Amino acid sequence: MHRDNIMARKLECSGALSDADLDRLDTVIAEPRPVPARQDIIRHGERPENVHLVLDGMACRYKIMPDGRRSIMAVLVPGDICDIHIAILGRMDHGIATLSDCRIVDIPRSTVDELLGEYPRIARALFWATLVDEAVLREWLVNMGKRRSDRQMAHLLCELHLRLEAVGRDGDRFEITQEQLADMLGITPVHAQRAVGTLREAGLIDWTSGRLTILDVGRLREFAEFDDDYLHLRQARRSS
Amino acid sequence: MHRDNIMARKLECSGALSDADLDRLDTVIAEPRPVPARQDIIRHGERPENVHLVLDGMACRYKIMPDGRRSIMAVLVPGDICDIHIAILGRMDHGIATLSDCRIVDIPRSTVDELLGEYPRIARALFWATLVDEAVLREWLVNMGKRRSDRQMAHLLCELHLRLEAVGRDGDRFEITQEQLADMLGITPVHAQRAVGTLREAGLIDWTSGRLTILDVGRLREFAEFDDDYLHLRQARRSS
DNA sequence: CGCGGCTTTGATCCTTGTCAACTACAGTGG
DNA sequence: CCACTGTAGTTGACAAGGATCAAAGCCGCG
Repeated sequence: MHRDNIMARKLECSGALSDADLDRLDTVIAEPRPVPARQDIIRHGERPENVHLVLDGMACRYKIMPDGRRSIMAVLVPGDICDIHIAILGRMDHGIATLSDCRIVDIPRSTVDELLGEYPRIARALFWATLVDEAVLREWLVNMGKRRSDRQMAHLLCELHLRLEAVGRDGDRFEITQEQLADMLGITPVHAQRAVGTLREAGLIDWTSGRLTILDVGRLREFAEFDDDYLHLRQARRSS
Repeated sequence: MHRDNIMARKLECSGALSDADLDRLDTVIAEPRPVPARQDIIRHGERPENVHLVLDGMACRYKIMPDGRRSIMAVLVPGDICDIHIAILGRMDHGIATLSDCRIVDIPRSTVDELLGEYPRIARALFWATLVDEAVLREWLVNMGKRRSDRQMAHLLCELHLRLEAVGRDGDRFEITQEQLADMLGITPVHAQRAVGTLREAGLIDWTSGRLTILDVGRLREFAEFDDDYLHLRQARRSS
C-alpha cells in the first residue's frame, strides 16, 4: 500500500501498524513550513514545543566542538523525525540544521505524547524507527573507525542513495557541499576533496557545476564494501 | 528511592514510571546466568527468543569487518539492556559479547512485547533508555572524528567511569585490555598503547598488573574536554 | 620450566591534516 | 557591461598522527 503520507510510508516498514493507526498518522501531518538551506531547525539545549518531521530536502544532526569545528552525526531524509528526543528526553543534546532547502512539519509535543501513550503500535513503530537510526549511527562509527577516506565517502554515498530511493526520492544526484561531506566523515574539506577526486577518477561519481552525481551505484557499492543489512529496509516481522 | 533492581533503578531516571510500573519490573528479573569473559551473548543475524540484561560485568556491541578486524560500537554496563532490537527489529545487525565476566538475565521476548504493549510508561522508559544509548553513540562518533587518540581515550574512560558510578559500581578501576580499548576507539592496539602511555606519564591513570586505574578523574575530564551532558543522568521531566 | 597472552618499544611507511595559493562561478552594484 | 565580492572547489608542499612490522619484555599458569 502506497500512501502519500511519507511518515506512514516509513513507519509501515516496521510491520507493526494497523489501518486505524495509519489513519491516525494522517491527521498529525500539518501544513509544512519551508526552511531554507543551512538554517537551524533546533539548537543544542532547547526544549521546544514541537517535534519536527522532514517532508522534503535533507537535514542533519550536528555538534560544535569547543574550538568551533562541526561534527555531523546523522543525515535526515524525507520521512525522518528529527527529534523525538524532545518528547522523551526533554532537552536536545545536539542541534539540527537543514543541509538543503527543506519542507518541515511541526508536530506538537502533546500529539507525540498521545501517540506514545494511547497507540501502542504507533509507539512501537516510532521505537522501531529510532532503533534503525541507532543502527545507522553504529555503521557510521564503523565506517569512520575502519575505512579509509575514499571508501568511507563511497559508503556514505551508497547509504544516502539507498535511503533516498527508499522513500521515493532521486538518490542519484544531490545537492551537497564537500565541506558538509567532510563534517559527516570526520575529515577536513581538503581531504574530502581528494576522496571525491579518487571516486571521480574511478568513474564512480561525477561532480560538475557543484552537483554530485552517482554514475555507477553497483561499482560504488563494491568499492565501499557496502552491505545494506543495517538499514533494515525489508519488512520486519508482523507483530502478533 | 533505591531499589536493588538495577534495571528499575536505571529506567527510573527517565522520570516516567509509577510505583506499579516499578513493581512490574521486579517480576521480569529472573535468575541471572554467569557468562565468562570474551564470550558471545548473541551473534550477528540471530533472532533468539530472549532479550538480555547485564546485571554484572561489562559487555559490548561489535561488528567484524570482511578482513577480520573488529569494531566495538558500544559498551554495556550493569542495568543496560543488550538487545531490544530482537523484540522490535527482529534480527540483530551486530553481535554482543562479554568483555569481562558477567551475570546476564534472560527476558523472554513475549515479556518485552507485553511491557511494550500494555505498560505505556515502561515502554516510554525503554524508549528513553534507547535514546540515551543513541546519544552515547553520537558522542563516540564525535570523539572518533574530532579528537586525537590520547584525548579520545581519556574521553572514553571518563564516560565509563561515570556510567559505572551511576549504577553504583566502582568506576575507578576496571578490567580491560588495550586491544579492547583500541577496538572501541577505532585505532590499533599499538597506538592504544601509546595513548595509554601518554595518560600514564601525565599522572592521570595507572596501569599495573594488567589493571587500569583512574588516578585523577578531574584532570582526566579536563584533558578530554569531557561534558557529561549527553549521558542524561539527571532526572528527566516528570511525565504528566 | 616453558608456553601463551598481553604489553612495551623502535623503525618506517602511509594517510590525513595544515597552510597557502589559485580557479571558477554566482550575485551585486556601479 | 564590467569590476567587486564571497563562496566553493582545486591543487601542491609539507607536517604530523596513526598504521604496520618486528622484536623483546612481562607475567600468570600448567
